[in-house]
Amino acid sequence: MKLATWNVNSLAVRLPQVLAWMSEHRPDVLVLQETKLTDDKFPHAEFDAAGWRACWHGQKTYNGVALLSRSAAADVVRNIPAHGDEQARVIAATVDGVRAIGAYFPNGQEPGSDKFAYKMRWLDALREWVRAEMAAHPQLVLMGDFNIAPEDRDVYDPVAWAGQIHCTPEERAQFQALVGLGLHDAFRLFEQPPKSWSWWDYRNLAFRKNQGLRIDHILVSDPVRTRVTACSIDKAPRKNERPSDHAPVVVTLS
DNA sequence: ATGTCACCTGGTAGGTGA
Repeated sequence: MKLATWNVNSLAVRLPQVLAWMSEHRPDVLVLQETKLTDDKFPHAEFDAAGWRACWHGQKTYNGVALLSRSAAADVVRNIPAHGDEQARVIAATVDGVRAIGAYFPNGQEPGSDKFAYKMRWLDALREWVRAEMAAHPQLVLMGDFNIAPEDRDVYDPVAWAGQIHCTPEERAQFQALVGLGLHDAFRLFEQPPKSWSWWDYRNLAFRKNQGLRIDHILVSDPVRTRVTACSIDKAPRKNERPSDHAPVVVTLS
């Protein structure tokens, strides 16, 4: 079984790339972030024609998430229950016995800002909900754009980024609190090439210079961890014409 | 190099967010 996450930075722009990538890699589950589409604009017919099931949760202009799967998705949840939020950031479903949660974590903009405070509150709510989801669904995968670089080795220039957004101690503590629920960073279960990133700024020729951050993650529960056989970042789509600024992350289960 | 990309409003550019 293969699960993947990809921040596509506008599904309206990236739909052809998403369809091509799915056709090539045949994931069982793919979660998308930053679809930037209201629900009435979601291209479900295109996915259906290509043989994929889809559920989605969007809004105007910003955010928006979707979950694509080959087999049926059950018990679909949109956003964090009991956490009032106008921003469409979460979609969860059970596919082939695995509880898959796709999330677009708040960016946070700048430490000390209102958006940073929102990010912290959102992370608190997410953690408590994921705790309950894990109790109900031992086979659980939490994946998406976390907007957190967990360690200095996930940052191309940790000195320059020290204390900056995605790298603050508060955000890293939140990441560790999620891990503390009994989750594992699937990417770090394996030896990986140094300077592995999942996001490169559009500016400054960052991709060409490999100046990026690893902020897209796949966390797996203990029962899933025993099944994980591989996890990698697929840089290939970042080389496309008109690429997303993020690359997909993929985990393979036995 | 505050250097790009995507979206919006409302206009043939400027603002916001990432």
